Amino acid sequence: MVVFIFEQPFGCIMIERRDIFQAISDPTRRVIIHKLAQGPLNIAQIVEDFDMSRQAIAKHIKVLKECGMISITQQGREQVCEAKIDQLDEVVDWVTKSRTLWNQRFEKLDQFLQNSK
Amino acid sequence: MVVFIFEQPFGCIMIERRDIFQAISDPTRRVIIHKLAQGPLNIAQIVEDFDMSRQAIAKHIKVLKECGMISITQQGREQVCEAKIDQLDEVVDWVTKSRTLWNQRFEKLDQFLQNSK
DNA sequence: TATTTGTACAACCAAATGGTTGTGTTTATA
DNA sequence: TATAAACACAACCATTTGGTTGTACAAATA
Repeated sequence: MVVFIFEQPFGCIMIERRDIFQAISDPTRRVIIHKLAQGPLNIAQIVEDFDMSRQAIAKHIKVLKECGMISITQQGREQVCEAKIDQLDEVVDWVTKSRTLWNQRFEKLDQFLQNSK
Repeated sequence: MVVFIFEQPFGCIMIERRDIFQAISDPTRRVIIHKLAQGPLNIAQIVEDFDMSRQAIAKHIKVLKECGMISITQQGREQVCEAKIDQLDEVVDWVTKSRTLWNQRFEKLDQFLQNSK
């Protein structure tokens, strides 16, 4: 779990927050996200495809919600879950940053070789 | 942890495998990956920037290795770690798949609206 | 109205996670 | 050669994770 520490006038407040990387770290949750990417579903509909108890899935749903990966709206007795796919941009951004650093590594090597001529 | 079950002639073999999503799920490991993306480092050099024991970092290094996210080569008494950035493609592929499903969702809605005319 | 459906909440559990400290070994270096 | 550096291995610990079962309740439905 990520812990952010914000400096405050009267001291430090620590806020624990689940992040998107945690949301997609579990294979079951990744399947749930793919299902919801195709359209909103209630919890019972999500459970259908899994060989797992409703409560286990409900816990995953809870995690996904806390990570901001899905939104939930009440419709009668149903809890309709909708994926917030845009949130995955953060993951791609991080990977892109990694790749950029990686590529710059070779540029530096090239510069070194250029200077060595 | 992911468990893959492969059907075999003489029954089932279950193989436990850490995956790349687990590698990047921890914020400390993400920082380590970014550091290594800029060039190979030994464990002591990685530890330098963290307010954490060497052993804790060594455990993260172990996880990253098991996930195939880094390779380690022995150089004298040093363990030199190198990032395998290409492995992150799997993450991007998964996100891309999610986005594709998401976009198809709207295409289906469009088709529905077209047919309703 | 009686029953089924969709869900929440709580207790419980084993295993994994993310950290610690302590000890020992090999490899450089003063 | 003595010491320091880089590391491995093990034991330990608290918390989190990912699952279970049981109970209860409100909303549809027969």
